[in-house]
This record gives sequence, structure tokens and C-alpha cells, in this order.
Amino acid sequence: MNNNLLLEKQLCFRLYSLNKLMCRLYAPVLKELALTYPQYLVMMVLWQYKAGISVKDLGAKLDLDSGTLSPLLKRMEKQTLIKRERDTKDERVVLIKLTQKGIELQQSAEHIPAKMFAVTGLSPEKLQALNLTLDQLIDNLGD
Amino acid sequence: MNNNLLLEKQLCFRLYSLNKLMCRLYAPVLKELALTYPQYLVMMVLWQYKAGISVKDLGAKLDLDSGTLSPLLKRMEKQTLIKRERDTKDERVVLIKLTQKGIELQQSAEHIPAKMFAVTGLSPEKLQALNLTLDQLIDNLGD
DNA sequence: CATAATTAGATTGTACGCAATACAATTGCA
DNA sequence: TGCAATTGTATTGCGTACAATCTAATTATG
Repeated sequence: MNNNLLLEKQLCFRLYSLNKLMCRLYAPVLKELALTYPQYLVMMVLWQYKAGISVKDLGAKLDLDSGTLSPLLKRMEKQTLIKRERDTKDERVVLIKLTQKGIELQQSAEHIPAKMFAVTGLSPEKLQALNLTLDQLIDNLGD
Repeated sequence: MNNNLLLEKQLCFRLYSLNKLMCRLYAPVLKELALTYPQYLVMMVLWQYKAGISVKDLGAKLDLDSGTLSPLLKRMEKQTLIKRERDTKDERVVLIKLTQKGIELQQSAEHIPAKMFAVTGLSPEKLQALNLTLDQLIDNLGD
């Protein structure tokens, strides 16, 4: 009797569980900013690209396609966190830019990374080592 | 200017990315069994609990609530992979059991763990070490 | 033993996630 | 130049996720 199919043995299940735990831990913190977890990821990209970024490039960074991003971005536009404008250079491209409200939200988010690091219970060295291992794995599985 | 909000620095984003990569790598393999990724997780539990398991206990193992499991299990019942029966001891409980087809599907899945281990590109020792670290993190973040 | 509290599932509503498709704008090439 | 192929985004349909609410069954308590 083969027992390799036990849930507890699978790397994929650990990653599935951890991703869900992370989402759950972020949820109450992000609720104060009225953001969902994927919206927070979008905001992190936009805080980095204040000049604006195309839907395509945003999708490449977050590994999401337009089927997910289009409605997500529309909801964020309705909340007036972002603007969507056609690129005049190439009318196929939609550029996503932060509104003043979106820019200002960054201040309210500054405390989050430190807060979330604390709940991991890891030392800075352990976290650093884990991040390196995960980056290597991402690279191995990579597209 | 604080740069702690960079996407690439976040542990949560690595876990988000890896979970997505895993789902994507499993998808074509599971398609041969006509299973989605969450359905595969359910099947792994059921292959372990051949006598049957309640929806509640299944949800505890997979960290999913009835809002997710009820429709998911109905789809699996429609595919005749599982049966749903009320527990005669406690009529509130629904017991999930494999059908013959569901039991037999295990043979077709036996090769999957080894196949997926191969694509990680990790040595058995590295995988073991990573699993231990992740288990510790799951414990730290734990419910 | 009657009623309140608890428990197990189901349902509803909102938000992803992704494959497949559609469509308009742009590019490449004969 | 003219038309086919490509590219960027939107739309549709299906399958999770999860909070909130509902119902029926069981248990606890006076």
C-alpha cells in the first residue's frame, strides 16, 4: 500500500495552507484600508510604479491574466483608488495610475510589513534563508 | 522613502506565487483524472479515510468551510466520484464516501507525487528541510 | 421535560482565478 | 499598399474561497 498520496506529505499542500493562513492574517489588517488581499498586491505594484503601468505589465508582475485583473481593477476604480486611461501611443494599452487617494493610502500601509513579519515568529536570519530557498524553488518551477 | 512595501520583499508574495505555480503544474496532470486541484486534495483525504468522513472533518483537514465544500462535493457527486449519506447516529452529519470509481482512481494518481517532486528540482534532503521549515511556519501562524 | 444554546450543513452574495473567446489596434510581410 | 498575424484588453463561463445567514438536529440547563 503506497502512502505517498498522504496530504501531510505534500509540499503543495503546505504551500496551499500557508497561502491561506497568510491571506487570513492579512485580512483584518487590510480591512482597515478597505483592501482585499489581491488588491493590496496591486497597490504595492502601483506604489512602486507611480508613473503608471499597463494592465499587461501589472499582470506579468502579479502573475494574473486580464480575466482576473479587468474586474478587479474596475472595482478599485469604483473605490477611486486608481484611474484607467488609454495610452495615446498605443490605443490597445490601458494605463493604470493611482489617484491622490491611492497615493495617500501608502502611508496607512507602511506599518504592515513589520507587523506581518512579527507574526511569522521567524528571526530575520531565518526569514532571509527561507526567502532564498523559496526564490530558488520559484525559479525551478518557473515559467 | 520606505521601501518595505516592495512586492519582491514579501514572504506572503512568494507563498502566493508558489501556490499559483503549483496549481498550474498540477493542472495538466490532474486533467487526465478529470480533477481540479481542490478536488485532488479532497480525494487525497478520502483515499486515506476509506470508511468515510464528515463534511466538517473534511473541512478541518483542508481548512475549507461548508460554503466552499458543499458545491464542490456536489460536483464530485455528479461525477460519481463520491457518495453523500446522512449519518444515522446524528442526522445533522453528512458522511462523504468514495464510490468504486473514486477508489479506483487512486491507482491512476499513484505516480503523481514522484512526478511533482521531480519538477521541484530539489534534492530529497533540501525538500525535507524545506518541509520542516514550512511546518514550523504553519505552526507559528497557526489557528 | 421544555426551552435555550449549540452544532452541522446548506444557501446567498461578493470576490477572485483562469481557460476560452471576442475584438479592436498594431505590426509584419508579400 | 493590402491583408494576415500578433498584441492588449475585455467578456463569458465555470470553479473555488469565504463571510453572513438560515434551518434542522442535538445537547445542555433549569
